Amino acid sequence: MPHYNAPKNITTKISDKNRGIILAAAEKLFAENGFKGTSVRQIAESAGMPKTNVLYYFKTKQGLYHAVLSQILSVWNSRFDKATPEDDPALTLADYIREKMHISRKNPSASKVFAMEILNGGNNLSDTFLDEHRNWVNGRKAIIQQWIDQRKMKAVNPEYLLYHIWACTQHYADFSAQITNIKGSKMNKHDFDLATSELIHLILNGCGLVPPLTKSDHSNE
Amino acid sequence: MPHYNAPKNITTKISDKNRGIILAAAEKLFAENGFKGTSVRQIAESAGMPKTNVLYYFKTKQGLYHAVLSQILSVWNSRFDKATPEDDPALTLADYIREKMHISRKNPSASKVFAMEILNGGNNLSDTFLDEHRNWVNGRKAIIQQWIDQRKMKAVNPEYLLYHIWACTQHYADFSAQITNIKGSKMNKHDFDLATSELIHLILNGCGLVPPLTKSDHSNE
DNA sequence: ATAAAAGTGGACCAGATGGTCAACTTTGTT
DNA sequence: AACAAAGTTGACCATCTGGTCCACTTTTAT
Repeated sequence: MPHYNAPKNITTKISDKNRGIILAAAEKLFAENGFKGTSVRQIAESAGMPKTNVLYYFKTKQGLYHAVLSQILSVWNSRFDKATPEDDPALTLADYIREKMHISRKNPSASKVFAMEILNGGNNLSDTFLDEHRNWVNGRKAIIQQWIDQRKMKAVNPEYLLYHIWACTQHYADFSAQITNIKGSKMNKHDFDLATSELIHLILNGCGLVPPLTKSDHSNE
Repeated sequence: MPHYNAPKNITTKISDKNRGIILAAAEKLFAENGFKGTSVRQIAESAGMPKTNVLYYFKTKQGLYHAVLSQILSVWNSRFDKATPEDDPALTLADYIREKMHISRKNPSASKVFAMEILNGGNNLSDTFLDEHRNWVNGRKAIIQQWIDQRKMKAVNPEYLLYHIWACTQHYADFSAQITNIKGSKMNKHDFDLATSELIHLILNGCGLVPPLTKSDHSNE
């Protein structure tokens, strides 16, 4: 009597490829329809394989969702992570805003999945992520406070400043449907550049900082 | 042979009351779990009546959802709606931000339902709402532009300014779970007042305006 | 070459879901 | 009082869902 094993955590070429296809399909569908609104069958169809195959790589729908979430979060690091009190707040914050706007433009589905997760209470985020996130915020708050103490910038509340940066940058991904309705068409690269520039001026002015000269955007595409 | 009619659109005392109970229960559950993630049974249970009764007042789940959405949108008007080029931009914008922050604090479920709807593409919003909304934005853009032409404020892009105001104010409702994790506890009235003040300073400074003196908040509770 | 492991895929299932039906009770009008 | 409309309710149903099973094919290691 032969014995068939469940898939191990070993990654082969095939499994790597298929997991990637499934994750990408799932991220897009979760962003469009939410967790409950997306069926495993839809994901499988979109990934071009039978439903059983999806469940073969991710044992449950929840497991797949967690994998999507974890993949999204693992990519979200920034140069701001390593900022020091000696850095220039204007350059650092402008870069951070540019990075976040870039994510909103290039990876809106990821932003949407995260937004929905938080909207619904964030109960699928791991404790380690929540801890890390809290620590990250505390670290950034401390650095901003030191900038303030050094009179490098105005005495704004560092925490709410971060909230406002997140809110504005993520808005361009999460609320793109609303913006598209207002504009009559999707935002293109030029629109994003303008929005980024406006936002940098808004935030930096609010902090009493002089926006650095707009470096010609050297992002690909 | 007796003939039983479908419920007419006539409103009685009982129907008014029950529709209200159902709408409130539905709004909360839709905000927490999304459209697909909420079952008619849950709504009925939360409203304290059998499922059939919910379907009696709102013929389909979609119909109920549309009613929730429409009720939410009908309340969202502001003093900014009637602003004129003669008004003071600083006062007008500060009031608008205060109003929107008030909604985020007092009615977070409504904000979340709307956010989810947009996130998922906004396909349940009526064409008339979308048209009205577009017109509203165009009207506000025109007024802001006139303020700029009169040198009352800095030459920011009016459209992106509106986006940034929405993004920040709605963030406090939609992302409350994230904020709660960072703070360790839910935002209270004092936190909201501080956030509002920080945001008003940020936006108004960004527009080259002097934030008006903080009037003692005379909202009830 | 061969055998085990990895991957594929159709058939199937229990549970939940939105929605219908028909019988019942309550309310309002005359 | 009486009758119709409005409101309430449990039983019921077709469909869809996540997930399992098991037989099959392909890949990989020796």
